Amino acid sequence: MTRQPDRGQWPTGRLLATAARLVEQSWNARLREHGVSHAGMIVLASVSGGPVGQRELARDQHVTEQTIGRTIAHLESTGHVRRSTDPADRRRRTVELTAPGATLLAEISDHGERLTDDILRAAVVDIPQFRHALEALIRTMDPGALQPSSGITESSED
Amino acid sequence: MTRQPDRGQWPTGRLLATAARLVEQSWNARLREHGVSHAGMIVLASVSGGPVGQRELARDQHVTEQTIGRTIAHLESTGHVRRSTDPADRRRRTVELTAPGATLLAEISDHGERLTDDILRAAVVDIPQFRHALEALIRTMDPGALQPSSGITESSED
DNA sequence: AGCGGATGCTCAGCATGCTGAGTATTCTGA
DNA sequence: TCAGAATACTCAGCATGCTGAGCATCCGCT
Repeated sequence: MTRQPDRGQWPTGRLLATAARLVEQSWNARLREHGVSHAGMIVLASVSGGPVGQRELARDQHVTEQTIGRTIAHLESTGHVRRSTDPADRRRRTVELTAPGATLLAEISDHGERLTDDILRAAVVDIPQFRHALEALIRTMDPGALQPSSGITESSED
Repeated sequence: MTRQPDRGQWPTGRLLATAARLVEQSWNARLREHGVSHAGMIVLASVSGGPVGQRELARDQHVTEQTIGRTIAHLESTGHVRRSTDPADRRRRTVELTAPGATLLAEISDHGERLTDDILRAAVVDIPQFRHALEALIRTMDPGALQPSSGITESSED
């Protein structure tokens, strides 16, 4: 009776925020020795397919360009990515992996890519259903990322 | 085919972090006019039952004492809560609602307490199951919050 | 009584979010 | 052609997380 956690009363948003924080901390703890953060790791993974503009990265991760810019600057300073000005559009700065960045990405993909799922399994959670709920939530909350029903280029109010 | 979001490939931790960020932003947008943040609102709700020490608040919210201390300082500066030194233990600073804080809490409880659930319903998510998954996740990740199986005072390694 | 550890909180500093404002480049249309 | 809008990004500043370090108070034990 001292402090039973009455999380049953918590609003769902609070549960979500708390769970996300705990998971992210767990990731960060695992990644610390490699010198990157969870956010940094996501950037590395996102640029693994070749040069990407910052705006695209920002949209992909659902963060602002300012935020992604700073995270990239950090990754650049640690030598994991390289930025170059797009000659075809000199406003753009494309981001790509360096050799050390690629090595690092391979390493962390190895030992712990699905860290969260391990925890979820331990918590006896139906992972596909949980993922589906999260995806639906993201889709619903993000007006910008409308699903391409046909050949519609996301013109409307993008 | 320009940019269909392949969220199906995302690690679950990334889905979770993204969903949490979007939900929190939605809350903050709603709360901005009232002059509090999501974090602040949770503090207000947590102290609505009477004076609480900062350490307890930190444990309740799964954040550090430093973080909660700063958030409380903020709420204090805006006049929503009051801090006082516990005469029985002068290290402790207990936090309680002021009249304006109580008013604000009542207001925001009114129009939007279950904001996330509305979104989840729109996203056609099984809310009880979703909540259950989040609770299980939190319970699994947080070694400190052991559930009181009997009359055990959380002595062990708390 | 008083030493030492535990406890409750603060300060300093960093990373990641955000908003608002500003710069540079490109595109559009008269 | 060239002015204005749109685009891509940066800088400045704030809030919330975190870690590490430090201070004051309390408790336990000799």
